[in-house]
Amino acid sequence: MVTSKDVAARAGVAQSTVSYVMSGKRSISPETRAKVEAAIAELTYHPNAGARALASNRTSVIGLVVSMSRTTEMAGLLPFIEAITSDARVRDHDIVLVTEEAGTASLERLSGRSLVDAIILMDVHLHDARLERAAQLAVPVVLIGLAEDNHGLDAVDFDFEAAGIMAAEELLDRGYTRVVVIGEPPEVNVRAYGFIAGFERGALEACHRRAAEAEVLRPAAPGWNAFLAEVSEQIGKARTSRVGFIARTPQTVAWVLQLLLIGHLEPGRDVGLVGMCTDEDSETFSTPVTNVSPRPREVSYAAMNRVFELLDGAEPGGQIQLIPPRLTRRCTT
Amino acid sequence: MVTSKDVAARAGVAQSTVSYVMSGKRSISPETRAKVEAAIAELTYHPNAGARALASNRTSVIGLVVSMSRTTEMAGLLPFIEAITSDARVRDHDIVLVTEEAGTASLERLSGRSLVDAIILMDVHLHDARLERAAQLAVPVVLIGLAEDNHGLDAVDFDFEAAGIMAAEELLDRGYTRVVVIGEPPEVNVRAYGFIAGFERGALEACHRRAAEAEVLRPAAPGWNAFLAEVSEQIGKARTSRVGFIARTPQTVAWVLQLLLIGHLEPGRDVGLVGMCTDEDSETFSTPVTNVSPRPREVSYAAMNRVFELLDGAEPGGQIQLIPPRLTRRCTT
DNA sequence: GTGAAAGCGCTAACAC
DNA sequence: GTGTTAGCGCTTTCAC
Repeated sequence: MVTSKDVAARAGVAQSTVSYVMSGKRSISPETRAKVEAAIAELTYHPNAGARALASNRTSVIGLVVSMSRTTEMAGLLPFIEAITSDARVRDHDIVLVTEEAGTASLERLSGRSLVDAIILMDVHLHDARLERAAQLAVPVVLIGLAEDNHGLDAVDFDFEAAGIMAAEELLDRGYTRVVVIGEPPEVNVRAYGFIAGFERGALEACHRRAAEAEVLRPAAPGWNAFLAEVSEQIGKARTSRVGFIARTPQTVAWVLQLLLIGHLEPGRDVGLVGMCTDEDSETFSTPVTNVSPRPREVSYAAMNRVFELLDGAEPGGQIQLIPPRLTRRCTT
Repeated sequence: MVTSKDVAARAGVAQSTVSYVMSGKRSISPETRAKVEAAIAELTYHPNAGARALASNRTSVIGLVVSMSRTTEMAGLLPFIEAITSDARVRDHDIVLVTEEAGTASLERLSGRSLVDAIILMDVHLHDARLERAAQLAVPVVLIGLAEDNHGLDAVDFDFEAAGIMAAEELLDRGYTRVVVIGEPPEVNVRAYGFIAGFERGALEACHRRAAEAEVLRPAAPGWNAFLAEVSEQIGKARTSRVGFIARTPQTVAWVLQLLLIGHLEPGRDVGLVGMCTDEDSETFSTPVTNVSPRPREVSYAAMNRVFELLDGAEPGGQIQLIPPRLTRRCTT
């Protein structure tokens, strides 16, 4: 293994000089810098991460804690993971990914062992028992998602209520007079996550403000059959009045499209549809769907930004940053 | 920060004794062990990862390198990532996740800085330029996926050819006399990944062996429209003969189902369909689809197993482990 | 502008 | 069965 000592010997300088050349923490004469950099290149020197962490109390690693319990919703996490890891690279950091269904064991491990400089905790729910411990860790923690009580931790979240409003208003603007929000089957614990309720509330209130008819549909069970039973009735109504659907998940969007195809109704003409899904999802449906994007990239960047502000000495103040939704009109409205 | 020195002082033993209690690398009298463990608990001692790595040349971290270029196929990676991270936890290791479109920069960083003990490289393609460098790293590397030349690296892959055979034989066994494999639009670089060709070859040869009619359909472009144009013609034929479809991706499965619904054909009765997708995917389609699972968990475990064999001193011998497919008959055959 | 040297917290010889 | 001690490779004072 090539060490900074080897580099120093090769360049004819002290070990500390090598260190200072790399960190830029003191001024170096052009000649010395050149010699050191040449030696680094010739020996293909890489600083040892463990030694650096030990000496500097900085690991250049961020912990990303996600709870991968529900396989279905899991797919939605990938854009976040992707955005966070690539942003970390840009900032010259690495990501340790931990998947934990519940509990704070990994939080305490990551922090206690000084494996990471900071932690991003995803999938926070309303009464998240992890937050109390998270707030006491030695490293800064940033949440993605909101709890009823964030315990003073900084959080970033997508503005689901605004998303609901935006989806509803798009439908109303496009002349649909009746709005149907596809809700969750009872299996999904709506109470656990505030954002589902927030989204529905936004949509309903927007309709209410504009005196439009609105309704949340709740299939009796998960799966296509219950969905079919609940929603196809609504499709019937769409033949006589201008109905617009709001679907909160890619799966639901796909199913609504499927139902319309079966009923020989053309989305965007006979029926309106706004989906909450990424732009990539929107474009891979059989019809490009007007969508409100949950903006995983923006949410992730905001969380990372806050992480680095905290690492730079900012005080955690329980601040909440909401990322506004963005609607892209495609073929279904 | 609580250090092993603090624990030693508290327990009235030497620092090294604390170390040996934790590692079990030498025998400790019950009394000392009890004292040390009590001190550890009282002080909530966590060993410092950097110091441990520095002293032991072991980080207890595995690097997972995935290339997240194509957003579409990306979703399929999640089950692998999930399986690998949770298996790592069981083995008391952590995962640093790196996403890199191409190039070996992160491989060299992870290894050069001694950030990781080993690397799992996913998404290997036929002429993967990374492998040559990967084979020269100081840490063991295990591939998920196969290249034409693995450069002596160990690899694990799903047996795509066997999957193709299995899918075709299921259809033939169930009385479908004509097999249609939905291929890739030209956009997908079939040449880059051997597994797509392997899958199709398996399906075609199985049909050929049993003298059944078989065909690979290649939509002229990506997206629903080209798919519709290409496949709906085949749906027509299904009204007069027993046609079975093989769809290689969840997206394609969904589209075939959609097409059948539009044409008022019932999958499993009028038309056969076997999808290559996870069991979870299968169950969330509108009809539970008979599927050949790519077995992400098994592939991941096999890769991790090999990693730990190598860490335990096994010699890398360019060995290739193929995970056999498994078919689950559901409602579409 | 540069060097020498003292740790960071752990592991693993080497003693006894 | 346990204590003593020499590093691991870096950062960062302190000294010049």
